[in-house]
Amino acid sequence: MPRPRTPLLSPDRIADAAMQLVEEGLPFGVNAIARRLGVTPSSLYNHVAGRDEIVELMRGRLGERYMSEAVAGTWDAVVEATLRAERRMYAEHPFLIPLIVGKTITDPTVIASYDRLATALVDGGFPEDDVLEIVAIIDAFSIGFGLDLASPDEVWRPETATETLGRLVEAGPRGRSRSDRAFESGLELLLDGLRLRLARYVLD
Amino acid sequence: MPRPRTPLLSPDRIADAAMQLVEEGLPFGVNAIARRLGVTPSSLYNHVAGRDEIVELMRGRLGERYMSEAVAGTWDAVVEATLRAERRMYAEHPFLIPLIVGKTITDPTVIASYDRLATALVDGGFPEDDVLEIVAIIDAFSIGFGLDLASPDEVWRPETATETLGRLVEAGPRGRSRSDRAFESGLELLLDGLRLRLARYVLD
DNA sequence: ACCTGAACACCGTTCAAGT
DNA sequence: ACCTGAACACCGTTCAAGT
Repeated sequence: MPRPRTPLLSPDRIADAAMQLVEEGLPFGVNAIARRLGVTPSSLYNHVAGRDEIVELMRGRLGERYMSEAVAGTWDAVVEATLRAERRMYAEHPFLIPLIVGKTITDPTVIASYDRLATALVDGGFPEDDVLEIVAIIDAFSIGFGLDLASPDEVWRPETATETLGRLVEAGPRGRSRSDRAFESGLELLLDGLRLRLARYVLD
Repeated sequence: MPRPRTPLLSPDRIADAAMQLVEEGLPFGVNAIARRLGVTPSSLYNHVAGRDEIVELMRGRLGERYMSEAVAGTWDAVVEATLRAERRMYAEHPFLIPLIVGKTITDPTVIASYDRLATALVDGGFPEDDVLEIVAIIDAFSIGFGLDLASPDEVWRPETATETLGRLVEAGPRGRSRSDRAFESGLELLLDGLRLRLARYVLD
């Protein structure tokens, strides 16, 4: 069945199938996508450069779904809204985290979101030279907590005696609620740290 | 050459070879390890359960090398030392990050390091109920920056026009030096945030 | 007990051939 | 322009056979 008059595939359909797989927690890959679409793996290469590009398409999907809302307000409102949006994105698609982490970001929607963040920080009074650093910190924070979310229920499993950790792990919350509390707490910490830094700039 | 009278392999030798590969930035895998050891891939299965166990052996190696030193001093000195040690570990083994991230931590040396952290925070005056949260925040930071380090030289590549981000990316440092600066900056931010929080506890 | 070699079920990617 | 099918160079893992 070569060359159907109406194409079976498109980057969009490929991305759809990839998202479906990932949302169902199934193994993701070129072959799996082709199977789901009832097509040969090599067919995909007429529409897409390869596996990496498919991942990039998925990142784009998520970006549009979660990161496309512009937030107005003070710099700290923008920081908070961006982090919360990213948090929701990771929380609802934990399997995607290992796929997109550590790859160059080119997707326009995601870039636009980081751009709004950078602009808000500059407008808020942070020196231009420091803003990219701060964006990187926010990013590290967000990815760190994203991975925390994707982690197993038990992050630490002490098998030898401990002085403090074992007791705290016993007493504390686990799983999703543990991760949520840590995120809220970390967000507050980050914002406090940034406010303090801004105040210091003003002093100098 | 079956059954040499003195074994060619051992878990230790396998871990050594795996570490070498990873340190040279070469692709890591059962086959690559076997090649380096001048042996057939199937031979490894006489000593090791498979790929995952090899990764666990490597985590143990790193824990011993980087996280085994006890640090005395105030809580913030312990936080800083722990984060710097972890940073060095990730910096010198960036390819390991994607391998070990998101797995339950059981290695005794690594557990001991987190235990010292938790103890220092409790001793420093943080309420017990909050300490595990703070440890999780520190962990998220550390992993986030570890991944930042493992990221490509270009983290953001804007292909459409931006208001601020593109300009900052142009002007700012790249690669390792960008990542180092962001880490230093983030460390300061984290410590400031924690000190502020401690001060607030005392006020209440 | 320990290594080999063949075999299996996968990957991602390329490319000539067909319409 | 778009799909197939064969081919390639990889994975990780299992297992019978050899000493």
